[in-house]
Amino acid sequence: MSLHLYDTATRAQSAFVPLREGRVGLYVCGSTVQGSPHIGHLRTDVAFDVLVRWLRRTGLEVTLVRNVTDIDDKILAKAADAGVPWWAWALRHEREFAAARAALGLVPADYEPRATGHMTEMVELMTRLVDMGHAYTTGEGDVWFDVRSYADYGSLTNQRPEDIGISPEEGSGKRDPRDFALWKAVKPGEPPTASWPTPYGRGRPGWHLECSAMAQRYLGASFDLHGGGLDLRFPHHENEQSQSRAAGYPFAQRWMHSAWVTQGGTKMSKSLGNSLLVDTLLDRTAPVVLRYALTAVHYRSMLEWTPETVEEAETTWGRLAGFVERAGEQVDLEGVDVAAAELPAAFTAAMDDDLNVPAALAVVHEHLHRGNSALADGDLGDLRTALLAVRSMLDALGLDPVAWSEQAADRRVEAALGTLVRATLDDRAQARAARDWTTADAVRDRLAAAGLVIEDSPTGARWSLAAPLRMNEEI
RNA sequence: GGUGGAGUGGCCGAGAGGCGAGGCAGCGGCCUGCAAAGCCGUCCACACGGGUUCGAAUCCCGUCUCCACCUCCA
Repeated sequence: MSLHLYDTATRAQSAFVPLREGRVGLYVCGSTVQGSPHIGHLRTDVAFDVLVRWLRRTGLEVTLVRNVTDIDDKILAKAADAGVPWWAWALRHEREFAAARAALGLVPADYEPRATGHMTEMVELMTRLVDMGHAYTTGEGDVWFDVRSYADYGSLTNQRPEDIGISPEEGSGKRDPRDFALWKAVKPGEPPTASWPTPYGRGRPGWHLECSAMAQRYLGASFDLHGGGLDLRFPHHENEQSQSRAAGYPFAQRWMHSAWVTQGGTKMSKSLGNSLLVDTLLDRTAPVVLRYALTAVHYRSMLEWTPETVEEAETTWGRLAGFVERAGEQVDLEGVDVAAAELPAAFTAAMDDDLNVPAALAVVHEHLHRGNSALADGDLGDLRTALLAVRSMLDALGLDPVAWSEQAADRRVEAALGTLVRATLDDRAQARAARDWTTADAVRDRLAAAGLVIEDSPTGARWSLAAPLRMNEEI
């Protein structure tokens, strides 16, 4: 079984064969940096992060391109409302997205092209389309893609062009209501910095044109995979594909779309307030727990976001991380590269099956279970095997607890706190040795009140930080 | 109207003709001074109605319900 991936265009799963042996070009639609990132944005990012990690784990060399749309109507409008330059508004939010992605441990994109930095490529593509008769200008700087000039329009989303019902806009000058903007003429009152010259007049690019031009710039006229959120299928991706192919470029060979985060069964909307903003969530939940929650569902399934979603992720993550910590005290994996360790066949099979992470996690749990038993039996050989398997599988998902604990902790604070707790626990051990349970329990209660969990074991007491605030606890 | 998707145990969530996925919660037990953690056991589900089959959650026909895209959207 080799890697099989679902393709939106064919609505079927098939073996993934890169265009160039051993190499993969992947373009993922990034963010329009008009506002702060929410959990839905990260869901898509995590889905494709898992894909990239898996492609690399299977030995492929991946080039990941994730664009930044840093000029569009909403950016201009919101910046104007806030009284700041549009480019300052865009950069501020671009950085928020970057910080959120870094917090969740996403592998960095190889290229993160900004739309504003690729006007030349866009104008070239647009000009080519006009010259070929696939686009036309209506004067003033508006340039439209001529849908009727491209027979395959609708092929990505399996729609017949005549079924696509778009209400006509008055005064746009479009030949067909379905024609979409390649370039939008500058309008009165817009900042002069927000338009660029073209042979057809000043203006700014349409969203679709940006991705086509930037994908081609970094990945070539044809590349392997194009990804994004499910809602981008139409019109964005349909339009991208149409304009690129109409211009004579084969473009993406396969399209992958991740499902969204829902609340109450429906798609999250921006009017729901800031409770799902990444910053808000990270105030209450460890980044790795958020990542776990986003990773644990299949990327094509809706993820219903409730307080329980986070709680369960917290519990389950605690179980995984707890085992890795306890096992790590018994067996030494120093010098072992978990990222290169052989993965259990069942795990690989699950991942190769269109990134079936839930099934892959079931394999992780089997090995976790085996490891816990080995830990209880003191069987260090089995324990080592299980620990290595668990860590290497989690590593493949970007969830190796050792890597996360090293990243998360402030070593100096941890060392200072550890020394204090250790001293307290030594006192408690003396009380316990004297069978003074009252004192022992009081110490444990005091530490619990401070947010520490104490567990007694045959080899002594262990301590850890309690889970952060629960989602359903009112602050 | 067109297109795509979904309905699985208390909850989350894989699977897609027969071998009791997995997780969370609950319950019983072991261990423990008590806990916690862990382990053992328990909880045998597939929207509804028909049909095909030795056998259906899985295939076929029909019905119902829900969601999304078709305007900006991860």
